[in-house]
Amino acid sequence: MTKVTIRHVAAAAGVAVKTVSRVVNGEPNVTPDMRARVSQAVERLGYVPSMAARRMGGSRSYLLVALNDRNNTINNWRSGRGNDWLDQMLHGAMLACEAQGYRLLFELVDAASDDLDRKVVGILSALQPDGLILTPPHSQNESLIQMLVRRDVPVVRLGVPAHGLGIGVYMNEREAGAAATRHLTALGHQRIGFIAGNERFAASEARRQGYVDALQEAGITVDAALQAPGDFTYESGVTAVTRLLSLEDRPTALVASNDEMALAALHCAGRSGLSVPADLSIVSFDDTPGARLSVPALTCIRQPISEMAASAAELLIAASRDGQHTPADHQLPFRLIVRESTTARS
Amino acid sequence: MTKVTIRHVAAAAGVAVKTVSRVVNGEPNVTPDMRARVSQAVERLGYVPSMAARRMGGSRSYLLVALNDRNNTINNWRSGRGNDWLDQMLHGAMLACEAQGYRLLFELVDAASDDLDRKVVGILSALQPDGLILTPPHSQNESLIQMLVRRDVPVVRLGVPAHGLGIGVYMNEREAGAAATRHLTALGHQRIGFIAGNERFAASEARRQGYVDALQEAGITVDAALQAPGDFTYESGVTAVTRLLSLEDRPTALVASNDEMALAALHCAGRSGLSVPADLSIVSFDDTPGARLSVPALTCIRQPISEMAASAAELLIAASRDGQHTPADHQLPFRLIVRESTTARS
DNA sequence: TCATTGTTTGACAACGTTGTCAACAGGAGG
DNA sequence: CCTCCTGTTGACAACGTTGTCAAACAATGA
Repeated sequence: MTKVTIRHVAAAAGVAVKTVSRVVNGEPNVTPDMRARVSQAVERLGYVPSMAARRMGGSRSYLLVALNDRNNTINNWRSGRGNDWLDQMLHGAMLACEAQGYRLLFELVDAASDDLDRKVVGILSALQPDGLILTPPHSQNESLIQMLVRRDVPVVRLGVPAHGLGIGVYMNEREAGAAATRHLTALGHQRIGFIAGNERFAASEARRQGYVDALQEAGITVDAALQAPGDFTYESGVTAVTRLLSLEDRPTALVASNDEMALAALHCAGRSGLSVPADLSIVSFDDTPGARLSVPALTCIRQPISEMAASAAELLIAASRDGQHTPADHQLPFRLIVRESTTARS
Repeated sequence: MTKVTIRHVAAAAGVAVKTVSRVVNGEPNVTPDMRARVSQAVERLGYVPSMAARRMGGSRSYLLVALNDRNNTINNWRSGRGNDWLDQMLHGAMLACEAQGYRLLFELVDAASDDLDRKVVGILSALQPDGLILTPPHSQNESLIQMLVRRDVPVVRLGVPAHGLGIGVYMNEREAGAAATRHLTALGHQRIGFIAGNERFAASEARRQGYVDALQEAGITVDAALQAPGDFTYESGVTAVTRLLSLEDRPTALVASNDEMALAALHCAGRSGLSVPADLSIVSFDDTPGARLSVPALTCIRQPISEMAASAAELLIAASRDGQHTPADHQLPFRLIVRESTTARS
């Protein structure tokens, strides 16, 4: 009925509140007897400590904040682009938090805002989180991160290496670009097109470099005409693929920097009378639901978003527990998932 | 650098802390002079009140919690099913919260858990939110909601009418089912199949009833053989549509209870040599990205998830501000979005 | 035996805010 | 002029927890 506080538990167990606190937080120097007695009272009364009071009394807030770009996500769903990030982050990071008694709060802030720093500082003082998870493009904002590091806020940067500023959790985008391309060269393709991603994201250029790496490895001359710009949107995919398919020596395979542009390619190819994968093989990035449910299902590189988010949460929790956060980089493995959109060159 | 508290602002403005509190919270009975003086100090110091301290001192926590089913969402993305709920809720509810200085915290709890009540009570005592937003299937859990209402927690139930227990924010599923079906009867279809949703969700039966309503309106005999069970998964869609298409007098149109089963229908039709929409029209529910990016793009009923979530947040904030929460029902309009998967019967 | 060390427990202040109530000023009504 | 009311401001306790420090006690070594 009425709220049960640490004092109720203390009274019920006949001990001091501090002792209850010790037991609840698993602190050392408590006799097994005492621990059992208190645990029993906690259990019986269904006591759960108040986050707010913990933040007030102690030094930890048991809260992590995930900073997402508002525009990026909003535009995504408005325009029908499926963005897995939020869903997957929720699961990855949230489950990791829950396991340690932490909570995860999502915040949407406009990466293009001119008073971004101010807004973030506002979030910091309102929430006083024990750590911050930054998603792209925030995770690449060096000046923002410098500010956070100066303020001694543990920060994980998702999707990019940190290079000494904060903690980076990412996959090797360049290697992934190479892996996608290698899959095609191994299938005998020689003319391989590339649809680039939005330059605002560092991963875009890295993927392109990987594409070039793999071509050179295979001894294929890199043809600038086969590289078309894009910005991760369906429309830009249409533009890019239209250009690539109209080349006189048209590509027999395509690497698209994300699923959405790959879907655009798939549809355009169909409209041009080309069959996928018989006439055109397609590899993409992200492994979103749309890519899995398309016909043919897309061969793609899966970015371990949920795993990255889980690592991020764990790293931040460890950092706040130990009271120290040393810069570090954690590279997670990606996976090439071969489905139906790629085949050997005919 | 160092944290700025209400005391710093009070000192800077040369007033009592309570006065700063009044200004920050827009309370009445403050002279314009005073208000200006304090506001200026707040601005200059970049003061933002601490959520935790607010919860401690005052009666409000400025926090709402959205309760989602863990399994539902997890399975969705693992299996490649796109679930728009989280994304859309985030945007709808979060923006509404932000506008009023509130925060929204997502919690994932297993709806099938046997100590669901206990877990929810734990969340309540840890977070002490000003309100709870329940998504399906939690929003249909009458015993859970009774418990919450008894505890005087303002509750919004998403997707279902509340019938006096909490606040319901939903669309008229039955009418939506009818609208989807009417679209097909208006196009001249007589043999219209129906793929049902998971019975665990009340909306499933409502949609089916709407389908029946529309058929009767059009004077078409309702044929039980045309109604196939399903559970919102791709696989169940395959089973259902296989059965429906193998009928001797096969349907010329289909109403699928969600996009994913509709995609299954689309793919199976293609494999059977049927072209959509020429040989088979398809209408679905949800308007997920996958439905928008498929070929042909699906005609479907759009559930106003983001709007419902925004309403939910606003209702809860109003309730906590006014300190009273009367049961109520708010019905939001749905939309039939006509795309390429439906056409007149040939 | 006594001093020393370490282990267990508790008392109490502190965290940053709001709710409550009192003090004070100025204006209206007698 | 005095009283009463109303509008404005401030002093102070309270919220539920943890950090700090001291007290009590047990174990160790001389």
